[in-house]
Amino acid sequence: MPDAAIRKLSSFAPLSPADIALLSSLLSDPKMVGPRTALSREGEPPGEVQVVLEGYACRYKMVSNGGRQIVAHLVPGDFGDLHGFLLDRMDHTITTLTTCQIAFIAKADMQRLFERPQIAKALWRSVLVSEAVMREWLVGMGRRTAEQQISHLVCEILFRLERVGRANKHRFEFPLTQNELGDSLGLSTVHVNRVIQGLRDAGLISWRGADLQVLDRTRLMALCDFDPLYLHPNLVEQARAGAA
Amino acid sequence: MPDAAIRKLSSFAPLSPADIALLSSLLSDPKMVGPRTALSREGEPPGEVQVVLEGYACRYKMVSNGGRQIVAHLVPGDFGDLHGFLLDRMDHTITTLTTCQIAFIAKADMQRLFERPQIAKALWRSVLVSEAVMREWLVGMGRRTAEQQISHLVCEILFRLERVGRANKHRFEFPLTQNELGDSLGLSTVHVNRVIQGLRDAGLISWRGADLQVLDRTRLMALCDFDPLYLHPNLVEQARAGAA
DNA sequence: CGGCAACTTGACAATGCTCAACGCGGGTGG
DNA sequence: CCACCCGCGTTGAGCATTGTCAAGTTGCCG
Repeated sequence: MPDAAIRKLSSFAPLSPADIALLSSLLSDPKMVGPRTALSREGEPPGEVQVVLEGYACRYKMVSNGGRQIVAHLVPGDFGDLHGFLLDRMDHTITTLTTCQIAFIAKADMQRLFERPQIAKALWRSVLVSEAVMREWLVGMGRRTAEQQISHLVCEILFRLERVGRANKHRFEFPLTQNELGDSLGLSTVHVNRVIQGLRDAGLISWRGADLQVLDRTRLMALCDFDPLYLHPNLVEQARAGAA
Repeated sequence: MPDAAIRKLSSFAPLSPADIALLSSLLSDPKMVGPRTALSREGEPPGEVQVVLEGYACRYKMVSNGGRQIVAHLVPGDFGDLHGFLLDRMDHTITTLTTCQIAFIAKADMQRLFERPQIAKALWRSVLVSEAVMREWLVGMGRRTAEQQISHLVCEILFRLERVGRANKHRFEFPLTQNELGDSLGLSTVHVNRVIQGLRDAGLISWRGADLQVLDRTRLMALCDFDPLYLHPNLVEQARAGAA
């Protein structure tokens, strides 16, 4: 099911049937990867480009005191490392969180993708949007409360999954551990736990296991001042209005 | 003096004399811009690409409670917005901090730059390194103490300025306000002040006005666990060893 | 049934924030 | 030329959000 990646890229630039066929062929042989498996390690030269087709993965860095900071989440449709394609060594580690379906694209095949103008445009736009996501994380860690940060991340993932057709109404798969959530936001597990309980008590979300539901999207977005503009949702004007 | 930008790009990919001539011509007519002047505003369509040739600028976002979060600093050699070149609207604001010399490059001229493979490679690499810088900021805000964060930022700027020939030994221009420093790191001005005094008392730095000296680089780097790998300093093998 | 990982709860500590006031210095208008 | 003013830096006191440590519970999987 390469559809998440193709949906994602199609939302960044209109792709021709030939573009889509090329992408499909390069994504057609994904591998199953178990949970908590490193795909690429800090300090090592990058290998093939990984594309997450199913499951959750993340980028992180360790700090000397033993702490971990997750700096990005990868959901279906996301590319692991366009970085590796141009840089010498990884400056962070990429790992799966859950069991994932990952397609691996060799550098030569990446060249073929970048030779197609619309695919190249979509890929670079996706890089720029992932930068925008990082900027938003910086804003959260610097200037938002723990409650707002957690709410903001929930909104972010909701919007990103909707973009690739992986959210059902206000419900989506959110398989993070409270510990991983803390490592993402710079919070302790204990504090994450207490804040989550607050959000549940406030009737904003329900979260059991990997099943997360946003019960009151409007209030949740208001709470954390969520403005989806930074995800650049409307880069491709939906000419396909009215399609089933 | 387009040399900062050319030095920067040359450190990311080897440029031919023709490449450098093209860059020089596009950077040859910079404009003086006063301090605290917006170059590009959140929500607006991006305009020309700004290149900082002299002075400090930054990207920031505001939050609803009135707080500001600076998400990146632009020093001589940095490009304001390759983003604008591909995206529809700015998701953050760019402003000068000090008086700056800024070159403006029209989109059509950016096209010409991207048509040159080595320039394109250098530009994209610089984008990826700026992402790495953001990741490091996330690590700092999430997992480092205020003292480490401030030290880390000082080290980052030192290394970045060295790369473009703007640092003299351990001394460089650092014209930020303590308030701006706090807005960069998610700290209050008061706390920044106290931490800075600690760093001074510890004999690590001297900072008066815009003049910052790193008095003990080794200890400063050790304090904040600074590893310059993430800046990808050695992408171009220095074949010019021994040059004066 | 046992074990382990994730979640939960409580008590306490601390890093960093807020509010408030004051000094210092440079720029500007009278 | 002097005085004022405003921005920046500095200091103090009290407070709050969040972290740490420790222990207990739950639930799934073997």
